[in-house]
Amino acid sequence: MKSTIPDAGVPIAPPAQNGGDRQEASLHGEVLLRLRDYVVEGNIPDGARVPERQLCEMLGISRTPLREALKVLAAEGLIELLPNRGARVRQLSQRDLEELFDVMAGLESLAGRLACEAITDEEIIAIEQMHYEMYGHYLHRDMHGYFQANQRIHESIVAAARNETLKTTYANFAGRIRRVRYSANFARKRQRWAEAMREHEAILDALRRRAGSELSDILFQHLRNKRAAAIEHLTEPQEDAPASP
Amino acid sequence: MKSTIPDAGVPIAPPAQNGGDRQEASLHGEVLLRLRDYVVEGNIPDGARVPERQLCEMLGISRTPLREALKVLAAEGLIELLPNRGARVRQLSQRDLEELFDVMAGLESLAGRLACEAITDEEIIAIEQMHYEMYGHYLHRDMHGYFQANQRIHESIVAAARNETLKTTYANFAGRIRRVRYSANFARKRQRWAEAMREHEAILDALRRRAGSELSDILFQHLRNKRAAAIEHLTEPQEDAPASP
DNA sequence: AGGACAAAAAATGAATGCAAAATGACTTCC
DNA sequence: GGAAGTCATTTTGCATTCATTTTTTGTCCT
Repeated sequence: MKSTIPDAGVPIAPPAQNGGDRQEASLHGEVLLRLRDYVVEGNIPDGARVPERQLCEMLGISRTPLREALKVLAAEGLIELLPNRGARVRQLSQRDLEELFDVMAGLESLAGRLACEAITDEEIIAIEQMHYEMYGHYLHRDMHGYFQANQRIHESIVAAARNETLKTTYANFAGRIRRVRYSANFARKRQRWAEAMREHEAILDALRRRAGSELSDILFQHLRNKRAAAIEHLTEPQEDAPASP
Repeated sequence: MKSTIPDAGVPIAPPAQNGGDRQEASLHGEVLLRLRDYVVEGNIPDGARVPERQLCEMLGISRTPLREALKVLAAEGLIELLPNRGARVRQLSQRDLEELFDVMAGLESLAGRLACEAITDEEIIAIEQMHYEMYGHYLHRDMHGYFQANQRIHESIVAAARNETLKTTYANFAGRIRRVRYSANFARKRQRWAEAMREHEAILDALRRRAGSELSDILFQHLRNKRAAAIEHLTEPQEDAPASP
């Protein structure tokens, strides 16, 4: 195996010489965003070595801004930098995943608690709306729609917490986990799906009553159950074969 | 005002040419550790501009590894990088502090919950020991000892959670807050001090019973009260003058 | 033929150099 | 006298270059 990156034939960046009109940020910032997405979306196989040279060509930049971006990604926990031996996509062990899920659970739990202090009736109504949409997707077995709605609900709760620091941290961890494409698979278990719907109803109920401590508990348990389903799915891969390769 | 850094006469790094036998990590890693400590310990005034050149001379290195370290510190939230205008120590608004305290509260709350699942009797005994030590410091009005014991207790709970990811994240936020030297001041309020002792007893009690959900609540409230005391202290600076300048 | 050693090739880590942007000072004009 | 414009200096951003370390390849010996 020579090139560790799968089909990186197409440069991520346009020529980028200077023609680009939009200049969203400094070069290293742009590179950071691109690289982060690239890694989060799973374009690089787990644990694969990523030669700097190759990334440079791919992005059309020199090594200096690239290395700065790599350092940041390493600090974010997406990749790991072995001294003198380059960057690798961080391989998440099952234990790592468990830990990440638990931290996410803690963050959502906190978000719920804080949200109860600050959320407006309108926001609750909006979340109820998403909940009904989600229920519709559930009934139609529309997994993709279900998960999008689900994600929006959780993000709305985080947003209602009125805490930018929390929001940023949450997004960071969500990115780390997103590499593991658990969602599309573990949700196929019908039983878990029904359970999740019930939990979501309990979440809404606690939210309406602004019962912070209670909501905190429910959210933690909800995420814990998600974690269990995800981990179970990993150890015993598929219960019915997914369509995507 | 020319040099924004106070008494940076002494280079942080020893000669560092090559004589040093110990080589803890790569240069940028070493620089990162040093710079982080330097910032966390508050050696640079809030919002002060930090010319790269000056830091380079101070550390005896070139700009490349320094800039890498700065990017990481920015990602960690300790400094902020304004495009084309250099690095500034991140100025924490009161709102920022509130947010940070709340996230810390959430993390400790999570730590408590997880600790209840995994903590051993020996660890609880060790924490009880620290608790009694802390009580001793409390009785002797030994603020410094009290805070050290207090910090050790909270760190022990985090350690008992058996979650390295949580531990790292916790340490990160602790570092961000540490810049604000609240501890030495707000603790002078006797009433709050007594309250905190009572809360700590409740924490121990819940921990002994492995009552995760309950401990989670107590810890959150405990940190919330800390936050209130810290913020109050900031708005209405000292109730009795501190000895240190 | 298989393994160990050595040299070449490549990749990483750090330093230097160069262009662009910002800061500051000075001049000029109203 | 004050404000705006212009030029010099400083500083940042990125590319290039140099020095080490690692990895690969080729050869030799058992």
